[in-house]
Amino acid sequence: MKKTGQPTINDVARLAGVSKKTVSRVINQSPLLNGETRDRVQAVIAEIGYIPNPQARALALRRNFLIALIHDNPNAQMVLGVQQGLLEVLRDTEFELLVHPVDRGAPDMTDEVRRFLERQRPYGVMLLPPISENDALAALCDQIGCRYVRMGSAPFDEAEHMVSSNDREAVRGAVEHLLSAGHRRICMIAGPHGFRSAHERQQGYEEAIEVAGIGVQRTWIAQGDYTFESGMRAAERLLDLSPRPTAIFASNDEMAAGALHVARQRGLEVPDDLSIIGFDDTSIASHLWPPLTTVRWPIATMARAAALKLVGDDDGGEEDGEDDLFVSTLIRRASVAKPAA
Amino acid sequence: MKKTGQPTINDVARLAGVSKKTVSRVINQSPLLNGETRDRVQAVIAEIGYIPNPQARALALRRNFLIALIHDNPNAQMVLGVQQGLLEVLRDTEFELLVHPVDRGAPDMTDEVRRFLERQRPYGVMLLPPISENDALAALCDQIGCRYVRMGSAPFDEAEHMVSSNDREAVRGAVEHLLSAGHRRICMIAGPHGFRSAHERQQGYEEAIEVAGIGVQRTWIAQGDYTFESGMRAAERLLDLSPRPTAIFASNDEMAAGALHVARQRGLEVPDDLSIIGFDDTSIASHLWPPLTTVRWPIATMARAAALKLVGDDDGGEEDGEDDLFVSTLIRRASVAKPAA
DNA sequence: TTGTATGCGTTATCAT
DNA sequence: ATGATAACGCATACAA
Repeated sequence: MKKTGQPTINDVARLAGVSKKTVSRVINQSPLLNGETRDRVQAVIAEIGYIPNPQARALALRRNFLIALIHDNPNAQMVLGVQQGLLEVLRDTEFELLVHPVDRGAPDMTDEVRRFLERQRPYGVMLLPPISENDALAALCDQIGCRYVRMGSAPFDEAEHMVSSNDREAVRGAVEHLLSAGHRRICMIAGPHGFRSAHERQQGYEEAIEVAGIGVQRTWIAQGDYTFESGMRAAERLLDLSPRPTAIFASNDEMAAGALHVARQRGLEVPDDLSIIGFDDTSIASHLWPPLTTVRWPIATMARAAALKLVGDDDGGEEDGEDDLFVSTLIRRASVAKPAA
Repeated sequence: MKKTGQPTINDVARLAGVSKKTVSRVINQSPLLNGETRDRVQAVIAEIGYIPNPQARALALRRNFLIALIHDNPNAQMVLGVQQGLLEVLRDTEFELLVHPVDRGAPDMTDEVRRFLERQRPYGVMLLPPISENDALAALCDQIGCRYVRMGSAPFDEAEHMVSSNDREAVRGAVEHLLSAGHRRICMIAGPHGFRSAHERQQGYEEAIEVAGIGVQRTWIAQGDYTFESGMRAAERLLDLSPRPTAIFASNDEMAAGALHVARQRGLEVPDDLSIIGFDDTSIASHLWPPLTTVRWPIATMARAAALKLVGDDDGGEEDGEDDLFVSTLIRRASVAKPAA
């Protein structure tokens, strides 16, 4: 208890009349311990307000009590939603959240992540899409020996390493909603190439279009990169089509907002002249005018589940498997109507 | 180089034929060092890819190489903007970013932060508004012995601990813009009580109104809490006024978006029936329809400056002082027009 | 300018 | 069930 003023394990040991190892056992909840001595030690701990030093533990265990959020995500709302979900779970634990963005375009991205993991040795790692789809990164975590959970639009790893949603079905449902409103010329603003989420969502769109007996038209699909601006550009191409589409499904809310913006610029009324559906249900969706019909992606819920897998006592297995698949549902607001006759 | 596979300072010392202390001096850039031996050590370091173990350093130095972002901020865009600015600077350093939200409503908030600081012992702390205005927290950082920088809407600490903007003047400019467009009945949606930013911005509004020879009317000011929904509620009260205001200045973009939403619901045209100005220039501002005239708050720039203060070599002083005050400027878009005759 | 001994606070090993 | 002693990897005090 000298310089820093913080009580150490030695103080506890001395005051409780035991060795530091015994105190260590109490802290780490070792099973082989006399109940009485444990109580005595815990009493001392509570009395002097002893808190184990994380740095010392990290050195001895070669493992930090940190959860790392590694991502390269273009969507601000999503990153924040994930952070909130994670932090909700971490709040009452000994873990803290480390945020580590990466550049998926960089050729040495994997090496950079390796250096990061070797240096920080986090207890667990949360991988966000799109880099969550990178198997090399998952292998890296395994190799370093830290837990990891990947977040994705479809399950592509074992249950203990995965929280995923059913994007394909959700999009199919959204497009069917458009179909049943009477739309036929339904275009899509797809996500960027190489994103699993983009692929799944496009599949859902194409399935619905096929089932409806409408052939999938290449020209009806414009690609964006999940940003507002790319949504604008894609919408411009789509609205130049003749005949004009009566509805657009966008792979995320940002791009849907861009499409809405372009429609406005062109004097089109939404939803009367053009119906729009987005994906994510980030806050922008309900703040837009008209409020955007969209697919709710349970981001924070998924992040909470991921955090539980990361810091949970159970080493995987158990009765997970049920709640690993999170269903996205259609939120009907005001951006969809019957097509103009 | 045993179990973990990572080379240690001992490996470097052995291979370079020097003591660990010499290696340590090289790492910490000790000035008193023979150039030749330094080069030799550095060659070995580069060759075997040695990286100092942060956990061991943290234990020995009683200080972690982490920058902590402590906040309780309702504005998602702002939090993310700050993170981006911080991370840009931290990217090429040995520092990592720890995100630690707190609950400013909790009675034991200060204690919680103290425990956090005592446990993690971060190298530096970034305090966001509104809790950046809490002097007790700043004192805490000092006491623990870690650097801190407070972000605020006006300078309320020494330069080395502060990055601030000129909210009051900026708002005065925004309101003058409305005035010069011919508006007289200009209402305000203020920020929550107890926020320095809310206070500064309201002062700016009131000054401009006074100077214009219009008395400040209490009923013209509705309070929100920086959220979209509170902006809606405030706008409803304001638009119920008779005669109706021709312009509204909102203390942030979120609330401005809420006001725009309400105007739409009531069938009012913006800007023809109602002009609106926001504050922040978060992405929502340009994505709205019509694009929102707003005051640009240089969040990321301020965060970068803060990060530099936190990890910079210079211990304050020097030629700072100039770039600590960040000017907010009016971004003119399409939500302002002359009032209807 | 460089090396030696010791400390940082915890966990692991191997006794007892 | 508990304890003495040695890691863990680096930094500091003090010598040389």
